[in-house]
Amino acid sequence: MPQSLKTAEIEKSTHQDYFNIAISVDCVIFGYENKDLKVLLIRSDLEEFEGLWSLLGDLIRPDEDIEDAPYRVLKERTGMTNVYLEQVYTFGSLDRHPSGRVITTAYFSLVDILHHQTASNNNELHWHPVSDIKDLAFDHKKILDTCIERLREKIMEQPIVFNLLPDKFSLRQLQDLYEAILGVELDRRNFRKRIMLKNWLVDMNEMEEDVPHRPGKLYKVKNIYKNKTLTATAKEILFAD
Amino acid sequence: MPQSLKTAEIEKSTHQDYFNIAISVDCVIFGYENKDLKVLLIRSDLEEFEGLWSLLGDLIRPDEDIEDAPYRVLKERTGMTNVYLEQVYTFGSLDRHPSGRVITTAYFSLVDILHHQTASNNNELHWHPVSDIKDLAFDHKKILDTCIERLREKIMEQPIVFNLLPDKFSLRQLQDLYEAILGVELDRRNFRKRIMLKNWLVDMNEMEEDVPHRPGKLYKVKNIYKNKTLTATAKEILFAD
DNA sequence: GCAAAAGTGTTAATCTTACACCCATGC
DNA sequence: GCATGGGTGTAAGATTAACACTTTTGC
Repeated sequence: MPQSLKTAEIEKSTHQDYFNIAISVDCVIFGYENKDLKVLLIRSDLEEFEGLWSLLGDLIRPDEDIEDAPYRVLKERTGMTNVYLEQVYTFGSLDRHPSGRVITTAYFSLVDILHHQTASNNNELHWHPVSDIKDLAFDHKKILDTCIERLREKIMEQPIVFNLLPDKFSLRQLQDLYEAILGVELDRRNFRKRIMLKNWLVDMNEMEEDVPHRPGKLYKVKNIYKNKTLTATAKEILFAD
Repeated sequence: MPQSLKTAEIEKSTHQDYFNIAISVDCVIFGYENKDLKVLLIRSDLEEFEGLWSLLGDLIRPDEDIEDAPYRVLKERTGMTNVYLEQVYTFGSLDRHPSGRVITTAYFSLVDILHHQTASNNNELHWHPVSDIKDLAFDHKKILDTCIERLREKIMEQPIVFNLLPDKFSLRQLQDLYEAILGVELDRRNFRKRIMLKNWLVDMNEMEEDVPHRPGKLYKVKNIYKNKTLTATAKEILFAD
């Protein structure tokens, strides 16, 4: 950390340069619907990017922990709370924002589209299948690609995809979701074996209903993997060491 | 990205709050010496952290790409250029810096201690074995731990550890290095098989000299894996798409 | 009874781990 | 000649990949 902050503080009185960088967060909000991995976008309100969509983001407030900022953005823009969020990368090239110097930290979020649907019927917001997205405002396509890459790595090891599904789901739904994220087909028997070995799931002893074929068993994720609620500030209070 | 930047710009005239956050980079500079993974630290110059060591960092300049900042810090503080650097995580809790609100992006760097030794004989700088480090100024211990964790994951897949070694090295040296980073012992035969399968190395057809035992063969990493020179700006110029 | 998806096991191939002996050099 | 680390192969175990048939439901 800045050994030279003192120096900077002296300079601050003469020129405000060091404080002429704004910092924002951008949220890649993933959802899953109709066998597509989707991302929630908003119409860009900048002339430079007319007609393009952009990620949801906002400047970080001076009195706000960086980890709290993406929670606030999600809540303010979509009403969603209790979401899974993960920091991915910080983007700060000089020309990434046309209105000034803005460095942004990208987070991805996983939400259950159906459960949150009522909250997000703002007509400036729209769910786009990620495979349809060619270009976005700012450097948001690059941010999106970086987050998809991270998501793909992460779901192989960690029980996070359940945040994209309703509480109860069948193994078929889960496999379709993995296939949508990874962009590959998986063998059904091997997929089931691998998932069961991970020991992430609880058998609900219920079956699918109203399906035009043999119904599948329903599962939920174990409660210990459902720790998605806390903001950074809440975590610090609860788990202070 | 900030849909609300316009809003922020309006507020800027009334209160400078959004620009009262400074952003810095901190570099976890790893080296390898005497079978120890080491990190280059500087004595903290803040009263609050008297006696503690801290990472090398500096505020990002308003006219500087974020990816260039850690290169600049390394060059200014140690004279080192041509180093491997990787962004890891951005830390921004409210109280992490006693002098004000500073959000910092952590990078780790891998350097060959012997090759860079002449440049870093500044007596405020010191190489510390990471296993000896109990506490650091600011949240730098947490930053260090995060970077070590990332380094451990990364060396299993990517040919980056060679940046910590001289150009020519034996398989024994390489294995000792992996063991130092991972903190485990490895089986020699299995290690050699795995490394050779990766196909990262070129046999120099030379042998160690002046060793009090049977000399080992010397290897170097393939040239295609030695792309550590470019700054972000240079990359943009060369690889603009 | 037919369409559609659920459910299930075995085999081959690959990767990983454990392990021991002879060799080349300096002293 | 002895101490030190270099160099090498094989067998057992674990993991992964490929693959097909029967079952249950709605219509």
